[in-house]
Amino acid sequence: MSDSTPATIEDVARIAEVSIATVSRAIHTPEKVATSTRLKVNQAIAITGYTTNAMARSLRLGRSNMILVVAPDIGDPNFSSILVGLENEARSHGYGVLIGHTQNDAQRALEYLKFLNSNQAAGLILFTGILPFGHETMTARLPPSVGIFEPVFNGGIPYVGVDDVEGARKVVDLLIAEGHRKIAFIGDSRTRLAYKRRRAGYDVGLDAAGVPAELRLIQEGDGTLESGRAAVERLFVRDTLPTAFMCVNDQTALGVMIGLKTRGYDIPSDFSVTGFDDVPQATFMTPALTTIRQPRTLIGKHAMALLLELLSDGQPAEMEILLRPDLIVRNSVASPSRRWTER
Amino acid sequence: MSDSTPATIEDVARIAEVSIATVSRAIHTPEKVATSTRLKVNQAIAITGYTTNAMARSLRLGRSNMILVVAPDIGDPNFSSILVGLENEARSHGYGVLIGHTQNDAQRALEYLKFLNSNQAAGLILFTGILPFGHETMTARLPPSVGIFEPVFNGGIPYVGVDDVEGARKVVDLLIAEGHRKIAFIGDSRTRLAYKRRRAGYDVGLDAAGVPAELRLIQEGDGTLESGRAAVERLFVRDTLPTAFMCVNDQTALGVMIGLKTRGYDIPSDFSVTGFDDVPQATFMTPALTTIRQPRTLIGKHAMALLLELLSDGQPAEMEILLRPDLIVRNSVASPSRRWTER
DNA sequence: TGCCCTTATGTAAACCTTTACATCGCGAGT
DNA sequence: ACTCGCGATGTAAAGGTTTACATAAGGGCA
Repeated sequence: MSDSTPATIEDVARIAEVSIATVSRAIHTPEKVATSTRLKVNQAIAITGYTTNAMARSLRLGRSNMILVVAPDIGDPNFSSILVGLENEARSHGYGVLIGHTQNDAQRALEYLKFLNSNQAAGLILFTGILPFGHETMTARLPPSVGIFEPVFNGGIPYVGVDDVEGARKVVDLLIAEGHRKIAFIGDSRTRLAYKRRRAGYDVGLDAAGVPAELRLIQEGDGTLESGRAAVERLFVRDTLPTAFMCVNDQTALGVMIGLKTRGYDIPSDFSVTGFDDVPQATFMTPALTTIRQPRTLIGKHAMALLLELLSDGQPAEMEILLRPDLIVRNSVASPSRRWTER
Repeated sequence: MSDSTPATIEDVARIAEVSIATVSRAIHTPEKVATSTRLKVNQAIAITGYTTNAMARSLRLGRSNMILVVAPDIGDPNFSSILVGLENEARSHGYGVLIGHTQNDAQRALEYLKFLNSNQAAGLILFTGILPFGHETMTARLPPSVGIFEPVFNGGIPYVGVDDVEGARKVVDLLIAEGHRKIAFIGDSRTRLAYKRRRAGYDVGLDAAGVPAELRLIQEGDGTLESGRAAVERLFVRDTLPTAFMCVNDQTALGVMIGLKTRGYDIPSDFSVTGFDDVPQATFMTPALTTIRQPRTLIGKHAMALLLELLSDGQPAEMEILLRPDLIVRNSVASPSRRWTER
């Protein structure tokens, strides 16, 4: 019992007085073994405290029970709650989750590919298509994979994301309802599909409200706090100022708020500001940020479920799963300031 | 080359025209193999793209090349940068990092113990002694382990942390230097050793400055934002008010700041506030929070180095490694308001 | 009764490595 | 010339599983 070495299947077999094959069957295909034997085996397992050696099992089966999650940045506030969803779902199906952290470094990513090549993971979850899959040959050896937020590359990999167009649309509708017309969009010009879609939602919403193109003030940034602040500076040298700043994500929104405060303006009485993502800090900004909440845990859950399906069926049920984002109304939006509208 | 199944050591041996044993030796103990042979083997490896199958290797060796990191909360802002340190150090020694996420759930923790029992991890990194190791028997089977921030249990496990006493001392010294005498300490009454030490640093610092015990306003909380806010409320029904709030962590400090602002006070002109940890948000609070920075990446690096040492030597060099924390001065501290001192 | 089919179990090979031990060849010392 | 020793390599076992195949037992049917 308090042996130094863990019990093996052989120990169980000896105690249950059956062969190791029967033990294995009793565990994995219980219907193929007589009830009485199954009972004996279960008792023996309880006595020995046997746990099947995952290494030996994986070696024999040619695949492991680990799922590799590759993310560029673990510190990303989006990441941890998605991970919770991924993990819970995986565990309930007997899989473990391994986290790979590329820190946006191609070298790192490559090492994870080697890791995959040695069969150490049965499946792959990718955040935002960051792997530098230069060689087509590599692609061939990739295990079943699922993307998060975006499709990964040439369409082969299904993904789970959020309906960014709808999310952005909800923001626009709120601002319009409050009476705003001149709404600036502080975007992210990098290639992420999600950001393009948020921009699309902005346009669709303003189209629906009949706001003409010349009132749409677009500033491209890169999703960072700094780029939000810079966008404010650029807008203030213009003739027309917006009454609201709709930002592509919460970081940018924070930058915008800092920029506006620095210039002595109050939010939301002088300008309204909105974000996207609902990062944990959003509650604590002053004023608390009105934004779009990503159903993060749910995204993780769905992504893992999809992957597990892939692992058993080989075919994904869907190539794209888009979840519905929710508008979280806090205190950073109000009606347009008379100061600007009466000008 | 673009075979569907990965190359094995046998493929390499065939191409290099040597035995598999020689290939294995060429990889792991190159000095035991003739230079000419080594060359042939390396070529063959390059041709086949061989990667050693980690599963088979681990099975044979009886231990894996994975380190399990068990943490109660991955979303904790402290966690991710520590992880970076852990990971980098591990990788550079051929180990991978596996993350276990207990979400403070005993059931979870137990599953990870089972995982360890099946030899799936060579070592263990524990955050804040959260595993419910009820059964002594379990302890016996634990692989080499290292704690982060705190010793784990009955002294058997070395740990890497930060000198909390010194950190707290630096805060006190700063406040004293600014002229404060009535400094409240908003603590955390839960059992974490780190919190006790911060309190100790507070006392030591005030002793050194000759501040009598009756001026030390202690409020116990639980480290949350809410408990910071509640502490402010409690202090305001008292006779004596402090001129500065020294908080056990940044969350609490944020709560205190919110509480004070709600009552209409300005920070730092009315009251000074300090935190501890330097979480990412600390920069963006208004005013930006003066706090103690944890050398997070370094903590991770040291912890992993210690664990690797344990894995090879069996004996830890030290049972306790305390790193030096740095005072980060921002804008939440000023001289005591005349409003209170002249009363 | 004898034969066949089904159901339950056992035997042994395979998964891929590492490494103790055996073997081989060769130069040096007597 | 023979032996000894040493360095380089090969052979084979072991690590814990899973599973195809073989075997055994038992029941039904002719």
